[in-house]
Amino acid sequence: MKVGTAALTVDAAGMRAQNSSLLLNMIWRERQISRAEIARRTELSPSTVSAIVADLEHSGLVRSIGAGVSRGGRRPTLIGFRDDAFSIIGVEMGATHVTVVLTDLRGRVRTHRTAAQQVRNDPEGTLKTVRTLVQECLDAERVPRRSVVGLGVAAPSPVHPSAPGKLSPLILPAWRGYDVREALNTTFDLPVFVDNDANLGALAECYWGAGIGGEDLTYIKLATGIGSGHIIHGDVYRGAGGTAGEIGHIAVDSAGPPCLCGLRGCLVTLIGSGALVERARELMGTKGRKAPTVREIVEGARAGDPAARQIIDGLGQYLGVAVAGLLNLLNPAIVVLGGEISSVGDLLLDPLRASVRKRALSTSMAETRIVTSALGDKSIAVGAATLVLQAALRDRTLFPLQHVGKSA
Amino acid sequence: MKVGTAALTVDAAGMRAQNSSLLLNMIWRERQISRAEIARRTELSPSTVSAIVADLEHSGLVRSIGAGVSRGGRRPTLIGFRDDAFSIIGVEMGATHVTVVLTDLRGRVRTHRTAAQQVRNDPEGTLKTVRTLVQECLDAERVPRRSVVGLGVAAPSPVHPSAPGKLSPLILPAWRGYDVREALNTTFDLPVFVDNDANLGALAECYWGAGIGGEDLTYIKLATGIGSGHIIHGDVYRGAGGTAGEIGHIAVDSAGPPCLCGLRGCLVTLIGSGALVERARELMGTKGRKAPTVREIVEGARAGDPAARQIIDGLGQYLGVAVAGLLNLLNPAIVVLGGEISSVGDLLLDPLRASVRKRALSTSMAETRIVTSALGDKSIAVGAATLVLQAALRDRTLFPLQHVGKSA
DNA sequence: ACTGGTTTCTTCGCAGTGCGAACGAAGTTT
DNA sequence: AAACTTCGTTCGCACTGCGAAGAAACCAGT
Repeated sequence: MKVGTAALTVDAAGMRAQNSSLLLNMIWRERQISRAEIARRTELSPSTVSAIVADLEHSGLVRSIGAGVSRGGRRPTLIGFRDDAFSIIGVEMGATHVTVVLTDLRGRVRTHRTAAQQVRNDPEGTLKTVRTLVQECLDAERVPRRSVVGLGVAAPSPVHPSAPGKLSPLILPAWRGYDVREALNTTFDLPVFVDNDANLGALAECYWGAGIGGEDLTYIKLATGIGSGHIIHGDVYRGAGGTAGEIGHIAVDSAGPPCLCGLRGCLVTLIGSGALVERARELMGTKGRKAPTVREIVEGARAGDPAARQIIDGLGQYLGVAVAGLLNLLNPAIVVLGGEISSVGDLLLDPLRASVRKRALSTSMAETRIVTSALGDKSIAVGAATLVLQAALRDRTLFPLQHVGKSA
Repeated sequence: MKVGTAALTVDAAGMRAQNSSLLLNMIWRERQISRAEIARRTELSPSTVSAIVADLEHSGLVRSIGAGVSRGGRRPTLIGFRDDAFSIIGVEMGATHVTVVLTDLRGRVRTHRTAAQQVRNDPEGTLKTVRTLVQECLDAERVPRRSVVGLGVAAPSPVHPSAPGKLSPLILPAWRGYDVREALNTTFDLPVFVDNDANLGALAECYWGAGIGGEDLTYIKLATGIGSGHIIHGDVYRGAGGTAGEIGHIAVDSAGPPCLCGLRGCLVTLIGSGALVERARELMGTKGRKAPTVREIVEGARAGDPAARQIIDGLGQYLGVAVAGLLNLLNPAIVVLGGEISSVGDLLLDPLRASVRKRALSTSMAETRIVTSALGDKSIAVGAATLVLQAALRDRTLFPLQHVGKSA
């Protein structure tokens, strides 16, 4: 692994690697496609395509899956991607829990495990929990480690591009000195990729959710904290210091309450779960003694409770200020809202869009769709696995080479 | 030119093209470097490097420039980039003027022309002016058209990636139906590249200004309008609809004055030249009857005039709100301020930085430098030329092939 | 059923590219 | 002056993709 000004030089082998990756990606995207069709689209010669496909088939990544429909002559042999050829592990370290998923090469969850875990202040315990859950997932599906591509980790902290295992000492002081990547790499002897949770939520949306097929998208995670991640030209954009996407600390109300970060009127103090619950206690509170939950707000809003709807309205309006700024500055093709509260759908989208319309240029809005996520509660962990998938689809050598003998 | 999912396949020729471009870029960046050094850095074999350099030399882009210092053996032959091998034309269409520059391949201005021109409402006149000035520049330096790489144009409007010659009908309604790229392409029979002025200011800073060597930068142009451009991974980022960087219409004061765009409290209504001049009239106004100019504010502030300083302070504070949002969202490595008013330097940077510090996460600020531009008033036009240079350095075939006979 | 045309995929020789070893050229050091 | 180092070139080799030719498989019309 070269660092810095990687001199991306090409020799004969590199040429093959490049074309091979291109083909692999095409087969992955299309799910099934004939050699002839590949040749037409890539403008590679039929002979070359055949040679490369044979390579890929031999490595177990693709296989023939019967004949397609004729176009007036011999019927084509369809090549399909073997989604189950390898597995990937995705880990989400949340604020108070750890979720681990085992996925195939199509982002499908084959097994998953979740455990409550205080992540902020307990690095040792967290790492132990992660190790246990990962092993459980592997065991449950009887997946040998050599058929696992790698391990992706979502961390509730910015991740600096130059030290992708270390978490931010400002956000998670207790993790100072720990290197998640190294720790898990030594345990499982697998490649480990780490990134911020919102960034991975964005990646998941880009691959499996609202952003399918697109290359520019912003994901906003509405939870205890408010984070966002940008996909730019198909890649996670991390910024110079890895803190791109900290939308939660944009000041939207200079007269707002003070925030933990030392500033005033941060978005998170107004629409973070804490603020929503607090507001719910004021408006809906008399019903019960204990504090309402986000889930109750969602259910209330769905059921037509005016107080809950009012809370969602307020959320949409505040969020609109930040999203308007986002549209003007970045002009993404899609903005996806995630997090539990986003499941109210249009109840949130309507006031949000109205708020954005009042604050963003119409030209910025014209090409941007604002939607809520359709992925479930494991989307962040799946996004972590996707990070590994993305890397492997670009660099085939990341797939564990099984020097296939004759094992069918 | 393929559009859409360009299948970037590689054959033997493509391999050569890729390595050739890599070498060309290295020689361009280093200005002078030996074959041996290139081989070491690229990990290409010495024989390959020699072959490619011979190619480049034959095409006139590089040449031997004597011997370097020995490293304990034979002295290396230094290869240098021929900055004067070709010329590039850069055009800035401002609000009320047109500037044309003729540069070499190092961004140096060899000739320039400026003319007053109402651009907004007079497409015909503007195109005519551009044509005249371009021809004047070519004539002045006796540059034959075949030694010009291409023509870059900066437009005071967002430029949609899918129709790079058409200007936004919302911002410049009079230009509806005009295609700048096509118009100039037919006149001069040269490749034409069009982009937004702030984007090209950003590109200029990245190549010749504060951002040299970096790959992620945001440029903010403070003028009649407030625009910004992002360079991400070395490329202009245009967003989904070409309107990325419209920082001028971020709402920073919900109680602020109405803006032309229909919103309230837009940055531009508070710190655009118009607002600054207006404020100057209030504070400094009694001196003369006619409205003060931005230049007078700059001079006043430099001379210590408290009113002028107060204006600059206010500018810094408002701008800080937007920049803080920018840092949190994008976390660029450098923010460069351009436009006439930015020439006051620290007088603006100090209040700006203070304002940002109050509103952005310290982690976002940690890796970001905020500076003022050191490039002159032709920076936008030079940026337009740079767009052409960038394209040609990536794709050597854009350099007009002079099938060199024996002309030294 | 048969024939001609079409499409798919493979085979095989060719051309272009980068590599590595060997070599000569040019300097430095002892 | 001799030994060593570095630079750049030459030449045969291995690998890649290409193109022509051909075999296989299929469709449509008679």
